[in-house]
Amino acid sequence: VIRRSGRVSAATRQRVLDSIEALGYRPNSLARDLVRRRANTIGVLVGDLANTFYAELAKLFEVRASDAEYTMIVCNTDGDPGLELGRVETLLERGVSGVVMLQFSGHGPVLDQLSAARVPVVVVSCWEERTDCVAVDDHAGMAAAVEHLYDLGHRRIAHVTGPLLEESTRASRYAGFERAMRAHGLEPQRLDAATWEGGDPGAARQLRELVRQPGGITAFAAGNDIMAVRLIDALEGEGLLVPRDVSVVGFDGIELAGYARIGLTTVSQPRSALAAHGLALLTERMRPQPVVGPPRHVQIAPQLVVRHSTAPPGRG
Amino acid sequence: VIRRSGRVSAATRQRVLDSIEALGYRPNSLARDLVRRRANTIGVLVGDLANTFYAELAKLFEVRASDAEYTMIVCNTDGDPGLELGRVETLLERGVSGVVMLQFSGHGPVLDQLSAARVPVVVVSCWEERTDCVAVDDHAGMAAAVEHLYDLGHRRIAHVTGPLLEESTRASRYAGFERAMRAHGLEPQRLDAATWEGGDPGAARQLRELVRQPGGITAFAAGNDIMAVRLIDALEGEGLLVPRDVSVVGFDGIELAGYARIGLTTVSQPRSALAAHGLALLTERMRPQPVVGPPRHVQIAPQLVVRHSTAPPGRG
DNA sequence: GTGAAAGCGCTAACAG
DNA sequence: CTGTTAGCGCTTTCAC
Repeated sequence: VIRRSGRVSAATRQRVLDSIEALGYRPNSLARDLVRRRANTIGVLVGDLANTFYAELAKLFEVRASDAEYTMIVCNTDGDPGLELGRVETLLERGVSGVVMLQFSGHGPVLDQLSAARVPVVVVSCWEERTDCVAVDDHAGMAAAVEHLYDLGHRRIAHVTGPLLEESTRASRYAGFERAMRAHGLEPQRLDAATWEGGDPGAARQLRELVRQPGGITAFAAGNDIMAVRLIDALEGEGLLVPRDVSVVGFDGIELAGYARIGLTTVSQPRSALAAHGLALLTERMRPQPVVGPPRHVQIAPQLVVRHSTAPPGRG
Repeated sequence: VIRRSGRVSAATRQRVLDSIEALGYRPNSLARDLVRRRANTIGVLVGDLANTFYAELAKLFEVRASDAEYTMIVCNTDGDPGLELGRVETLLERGVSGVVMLQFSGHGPVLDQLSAARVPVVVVSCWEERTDCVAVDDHAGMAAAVEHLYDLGHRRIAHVTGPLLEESTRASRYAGFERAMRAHGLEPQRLDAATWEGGDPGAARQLRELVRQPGGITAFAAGNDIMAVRLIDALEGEGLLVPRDVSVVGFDGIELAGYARIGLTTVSQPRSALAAHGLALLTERMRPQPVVGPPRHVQIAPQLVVRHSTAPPGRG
């Protein structure tokens, strides 16, 4: 009788409170959720929780969600659309109030299931037209990276992408890179990290040649920080020095990249802003009188953080 | 009528299957859980999800848990016993089948609540006598670190601890360090990372003096990898070179420490083994006919990974 | 084999 | 302000 709905006298209130204490009573969410047909739960889908960028985001969501009396279910999808759909199905069975996708395959049926069940969803950190979404402006971010390298004097810049990045993000970051390059009349180049990460020494050597050859690449703009750090490993494994021989810029702004030993120049995504806006968009659609209407998109400005993985090109 | 319990004819079965398809029926876990008085859910408490060591563990648990048809609720406790108790309370209201603690304050009431509700719990990655527990042998790990440094010729070795490490782990790692040092007739020293991480330049300088002074420290054994990496940052910020002037060993074996730029020598904890044994202990107690009996403890052997943050001492 | 019935612990709606 | 009542969608038990 006393669950925060005020119409009760102080005396009865106390009597009940005492009994709660005496009997060790604990309310049963299972029953409450059943009658409300909705659990006080939000589901978070993440591609790879071991990637610190997503882990940090997940943590921010957990903290905010539990402040708002929600518990957080986490599902790891490994970026697999099939798994993703399965997990969403499970979340729906569990009656989640809302779903946060920290990574989204773009697979349509996932959104169909969600909207059929009238469960709001927000996609965070990658752009998605069809739903509420909050993400960093990938174009602006890559433009800032290219601009920084251009100002240092670099003209032959390659974009590095790879399987660690999901499809839509990969595409928009490359698009941003390409546009920024062309704006300077430069020819965009693209490399796939998978080639030298396979452990094939030939591929690593090839990477070196790309830099060493006359008119070779002088700077790399990687699709994310992890790829940037691995790229530095690969380059230095081949005897090239960063930033002396070649510059590297990352994307995300993960903490590891900030340690002095690495000192990665990067385009940082403001994580708390992503989490704050993401949860705001979601809760607005979870209220008793939810906000309705077409997908809303929040674009957040990324921030270039200059450290010491970039420098003017050494050899014209 | 058809939820995996065979007493039904093939014809009816098919009829039901068709209807499921036609009506877009989705089973409702909320109702099932209510009648079973237990949700197919396991709660995971983690001190800091942004710490990649715990994020990786959480991921491993999620993958294994969802294979076993469980969904995972994640709670971040920030190492605060009050929050921890609150989250456990919430998990109990939600009727979780079991609880995994990736970090445990050691606070008794938490265990009392859990056992009163007859919800099994397993503590993973830190030692806990009172419950099922799987953890690395901290003593052996620190002993391996000390042994490695000793073999390189180090005699004045300091242990670095700090608030990033929870109480019980901190204690047992230091105990392991102390014992290993004394076994060699060496005097153990202990430093708190908090002193120089406060941003106080005086403290950083003091750290340098500890190394530079005649008969100063030649090697550090840190309580975990993050502290080790930050220590390297602090040392190198003071003009000391690792490993030329001073060696550093970490503990955990997080991925970041493996990148060439950092190359931290560390005592690695086998994460999949922790997760596998942890979930095994838990599920054995979650079965319809659960394993009963006193707390069971699994101790896992850590592995020394030698990279290039350690070398023979440079100066006496 | 199959259908009917009871009830898990709660909330909401209403009568006192 | 307080007590009573009717389900939420499922599982389990029991009669058919």
